[in-house]
Amino acid sequence: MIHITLYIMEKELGFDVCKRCGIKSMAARMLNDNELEQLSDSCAEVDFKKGDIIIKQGALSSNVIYVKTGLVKFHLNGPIKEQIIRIDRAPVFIGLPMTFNDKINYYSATAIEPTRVCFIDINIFKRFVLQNGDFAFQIIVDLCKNEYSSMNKCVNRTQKNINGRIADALLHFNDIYDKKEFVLPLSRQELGNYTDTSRENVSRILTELHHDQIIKVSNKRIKILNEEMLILIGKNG
DNA sequence: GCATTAACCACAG
DNA sequence: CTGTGGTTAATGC
Repeated sequence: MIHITLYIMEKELGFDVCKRCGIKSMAARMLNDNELEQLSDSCAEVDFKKGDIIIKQGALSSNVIYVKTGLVKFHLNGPIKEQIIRIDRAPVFIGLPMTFNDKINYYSATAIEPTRVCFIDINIFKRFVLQNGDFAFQIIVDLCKNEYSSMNKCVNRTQKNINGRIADALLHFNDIYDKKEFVLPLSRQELGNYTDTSRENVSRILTELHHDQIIKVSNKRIKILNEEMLILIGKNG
């Protein structure tokens, strides 16, 4: 709250907010002072609470969104039910693949922890891509990473068994928090829909891992006791 | 056949 | 929303 007030004050006083931003994206680091000034004039910073929808599938979008801090889930309404595609921690862009060719969001993004983002006007963003090759290159790097991880997720989802998928998910959270012990930001239902299985299976496998002393589970608090084993399960199921 | 896996259903906290 | 148990369908040995 204080941050936002400060931010607005700075903006009204004409301070160069983006230039002084400490969590610039790799792409934004390629912008010169003049471009950063333009960016400051065309972006807005917003805080989201856990559970707040940042963008909604189907809605019109005229922004690229840069997540500065927090955790975001990307989800899509499938033919039968909604599916969680990815869970990413900041820093990450939302909306890159769609804003370039389409005006409509083809997925939703929701904050699953307190999250701070910048909305960036799509026109200025496009102008940077056309003007500044280094900027464009960094955006492409980002898109490539995303594509690769999507492909990877796709084969893992199809070929690994449930144990492996859930082990991988736990390792992913281990990665996100960079801690052996963390609080799951998802319900069992959501974790199931992230790992392509039912909430029942998630429950069962978590207690199984608990009994095997590989993790410690108490409600949403998870502690990884045997990471090697978890990696092994992730690999072999 | 028999065992394993995972989905589905139901019911209790 | 969770945890658990029972049932069932599919698949592999």
